[in-house]
Amino acid sequence: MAATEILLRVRDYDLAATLDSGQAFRWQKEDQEHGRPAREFQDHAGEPVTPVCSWVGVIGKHWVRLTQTRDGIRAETDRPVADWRWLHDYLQTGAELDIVLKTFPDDAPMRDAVTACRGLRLLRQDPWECLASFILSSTKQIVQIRQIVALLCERFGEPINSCSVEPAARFDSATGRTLQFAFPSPDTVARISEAELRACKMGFRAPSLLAAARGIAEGGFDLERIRQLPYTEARAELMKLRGVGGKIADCVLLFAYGFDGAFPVDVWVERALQQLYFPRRRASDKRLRHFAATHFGPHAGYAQQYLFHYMRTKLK
DNA sequence: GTCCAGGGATTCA
DNA sequence: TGAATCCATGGA
Repeated sequence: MAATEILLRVRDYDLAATLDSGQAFRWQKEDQEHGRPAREFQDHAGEPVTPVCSWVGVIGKHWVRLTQTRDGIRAETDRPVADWRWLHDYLQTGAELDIVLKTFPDDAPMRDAVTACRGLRLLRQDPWECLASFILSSTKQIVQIRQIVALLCERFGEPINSCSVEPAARFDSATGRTLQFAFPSPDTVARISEAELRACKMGFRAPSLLAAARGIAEGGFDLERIRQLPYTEARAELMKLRGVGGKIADCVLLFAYGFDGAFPVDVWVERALQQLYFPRRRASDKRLRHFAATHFGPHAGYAQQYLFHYMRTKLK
């Protein structure tokens, strides 16, 4: 039955941690976006209750608002939806977190990270959007990646109707952001000039994005084929693209294709590994990579996401 | 191994 | 408040 709202019953799902852990770059906390103070609630005894946390974003061509509730996640869309599989798939509501967590190494740093970030999940994103976003991520901070992606979507993405913002507020000039546009397809990006892309503040990353879009649009590069390949070959294939090294390839394999063994090592994860596992002596880059590849088990990528988020939000 | 490529956000003085 | 540093890096 078609509806514009649904409750996804899921336990152990921390929506905020998941959407704000640097996997995806198009989610916005709703209150922040409108400049309203965060909604505070009190129970009957006057005790503060965790504020209702809503996130607004775009998945494919769907505008979505997600809200963490006691029973799971409430999802609202701007038009009736008959089949919600795209949302379950994106949020990976069917993933068995308990089983994944049990495969993590039983050491103090990992236990701390899991305790601190319980409910953090890996998303399953669209390969093109994920690849493009991470090409744009190189030596950028997460805030800036969000800005670049927002500009790209706003200027070149297909408009999406939204029930969250009045027409007059389609463009928020204070933040320069809006969430009412789909991510532009490879065909669309392939036809944008390098100058126009640079105008989205992507700098030297523009030619790489353009080359990837053209490769895909012209059929020379097949994103669907990656899915069929074993990890090592898939990684090598992605790395044929300009601007895609091992780190970015691993991000795409983990966040879009579900290769749980992929373990992206960026400055944060490197810092986490160094501090948590080699506190006394400086470990070489090579040693850290070898450790990462052998220590964390079959869901190493999941473990990596816990360490990354733990490091970024709890330790610094 | 070294150096370079945007530029905004954040930190520091 | 102005300067310095940092950044989910890869390529020449």
